[in-house]
Amino acid sequence: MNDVAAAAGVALKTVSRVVNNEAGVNAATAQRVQAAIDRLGYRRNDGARTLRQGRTASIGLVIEDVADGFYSGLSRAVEDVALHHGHLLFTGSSREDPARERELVLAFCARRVDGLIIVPAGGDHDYLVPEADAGIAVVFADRPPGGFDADTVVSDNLGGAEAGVAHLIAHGHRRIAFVGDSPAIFTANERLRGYRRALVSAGLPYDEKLVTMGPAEPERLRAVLRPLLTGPHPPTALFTGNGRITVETVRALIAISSGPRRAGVHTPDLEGLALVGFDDFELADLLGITVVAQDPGRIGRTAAEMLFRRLSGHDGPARRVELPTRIVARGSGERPPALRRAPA
Amino acid sequence: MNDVAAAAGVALKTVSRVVNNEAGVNAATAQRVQAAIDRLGYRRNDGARTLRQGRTASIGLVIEDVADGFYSGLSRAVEDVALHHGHLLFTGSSREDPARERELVLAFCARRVDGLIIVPAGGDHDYLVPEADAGIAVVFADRPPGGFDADTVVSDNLGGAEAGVAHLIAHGHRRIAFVGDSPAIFTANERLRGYRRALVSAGLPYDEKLVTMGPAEPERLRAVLRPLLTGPHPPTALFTGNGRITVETVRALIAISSGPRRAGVHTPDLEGLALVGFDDFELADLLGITVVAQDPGRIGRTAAEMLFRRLSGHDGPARRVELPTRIVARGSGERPPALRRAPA
DNA sequence: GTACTATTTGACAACGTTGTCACCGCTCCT
DNA sequence: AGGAGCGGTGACAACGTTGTCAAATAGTAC
Repeated sequence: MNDVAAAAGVALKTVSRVVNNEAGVNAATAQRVQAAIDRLGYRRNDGARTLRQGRTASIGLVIEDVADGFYSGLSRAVEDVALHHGHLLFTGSSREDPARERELVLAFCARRVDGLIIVPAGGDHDYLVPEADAGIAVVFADRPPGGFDADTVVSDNLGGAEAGVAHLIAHGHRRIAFVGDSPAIFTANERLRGYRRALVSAGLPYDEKLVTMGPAEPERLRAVLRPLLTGPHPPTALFTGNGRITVETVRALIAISSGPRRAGVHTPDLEGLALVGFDDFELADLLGITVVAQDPGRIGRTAAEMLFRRLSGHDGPARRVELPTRIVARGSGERPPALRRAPA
Repeated sequence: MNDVAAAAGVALKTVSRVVNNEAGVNAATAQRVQAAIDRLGYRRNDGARTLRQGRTASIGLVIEDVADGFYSGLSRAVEDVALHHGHLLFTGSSREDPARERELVLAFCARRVDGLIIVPAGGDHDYLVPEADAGIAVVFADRPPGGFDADTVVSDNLGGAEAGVAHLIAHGHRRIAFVGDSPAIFTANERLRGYRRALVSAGLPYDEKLVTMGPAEPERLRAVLRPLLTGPHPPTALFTGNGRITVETVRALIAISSGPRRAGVHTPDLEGLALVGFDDFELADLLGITVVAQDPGRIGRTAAEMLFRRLSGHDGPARRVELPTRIVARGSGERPPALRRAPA
């Protein structure tokens, strides 16, 4: 900017005025300055600008994994809202690791983002107190924070899971297995609570042999599902706790039922086993999987809008928004219980 | 930092030294400073720091759409490499709009990112000349830039498409339709070239009635595919030009062949029509779709590594890296031509 | 000609860091 | 005793902007 000023034969401040389209600059001067800017290929240094102004016009987003369909949908919505407000977006994936989440968040704070949207990986969030005191707005998405009060947007995990399991019960199922994510995760627990509540409402017993929780790893699921399905008193239906688990469960079921994979089409119509999954996912329609759908875009949009409301001065108490889910029936959840064959 | 210095009764510079773990600070002093830092909840302002140092330790990534599986895979790889080098990541989606791409890139440059990874939406990139002169490193991924010389990482689109079509030809197909993305997109054209080359190699005629290009919109695909498949001389196989098109094509084929959707499982085994798609996608295995797979993670990783090599001083001529593709046979591409039924 | 206003421009400080250099008080050596 | 060397500390400028305020100029009304 100094060079431009020298080249145009004006003072620094005049260049600044031209760059920012401020009023009160003579048209001829402005043109001369603009010519110098173009000639020198000058671009304003927004770092210095924000240092001076205190606002960085950027927000930070911490999710679990960009490559997961749910979070990339959320991410996209946040990006749209941020762009609409003229803000840029820092993105980082916590990989479900609270320490990494904290590192990312603090790195964003050191960059003085105006606000943060966090999908918490767990743990305490009291480390955010100084940041919030420093004026950084925070909104939590998908899961609530631990030990820190802030706006939060979540899905109705409990109600959704309850409805999904009730759906299976309505179709005649009495033994329904629950395959959930790691119990360290808020949503996984809420969905388990929903499962239990549906059983209670229907007067069905809770059999912990039918419940398993842990990461969505193919090996784990196969190791859990095979004895469950081939043992005594197998379930006639499965309720799976998130999108990845649903997908891997379908894969595991196919591996179990058809042995070595046939070339060609695999149908998840596994000996009449019914299946409802939490989370919709791409191609669930073609596979005919009934799901309890959340709307990741809406979660992201809502969180971002709440954040920008804070940024534009809103100062009410922390709010918690719970977004509804809906059942999308596609076949797998509407099958009646079938007599299972004898163990293979 | 001023406050901390005052609170600890030391000079600014000493606090700076403590914050940056510089050697040569008395242990007792350091402790006193650290205590003041903790008490006041002080965090270093990286904006000011980078202003002073000239490096921002951040890079910008412009992709087409975070919510697309291909780009989110690429994105994740870039993020991993960036984190490994201690850099933060600005992400933005161009939505295939060159103007928006340019805006994002310039916004990143104004923030003085150290480097950029761009999936170009098209158009000229000469607007990058001043930025490159200013020392910002640029790497293009997935597609080459227009009118600007820089490191580039792409897949072997031509060879991959050629191999995919040859695969169909090897299974006896003689009339193969090509359903590609908009001709404005580099990869779409390369893949069309690969298609033509495979036909030429096999001595097959190029029939432009079998070729269609445009966005992956369901309506468009249905409008194109229905007359193609039910008209005279229908193809016995399809080659689809990217992941989204493959998925929407499968959906369209099901809609066309089975009329109103049945509840339950849909099989893409459509009257024996063979299908090979460019791009792998989640659940292609369960649907039994044969694909020409790229490795989005490898593209992202390679691009990011090339970028960081530049950032650490490497200064050779621009390189163009072409990554191989591979055919993943899953059934849909290995079917022989079938006699088609009379138009429904 | 004087006083007043409006328009255009510029000098300077400040934002929060860090690099450079100088200083202070020691110890050690001659 | 005096200088060299060293560990610890601080004063100050600079990074590239913008906000504040003042100055210079031109135009207008008396």
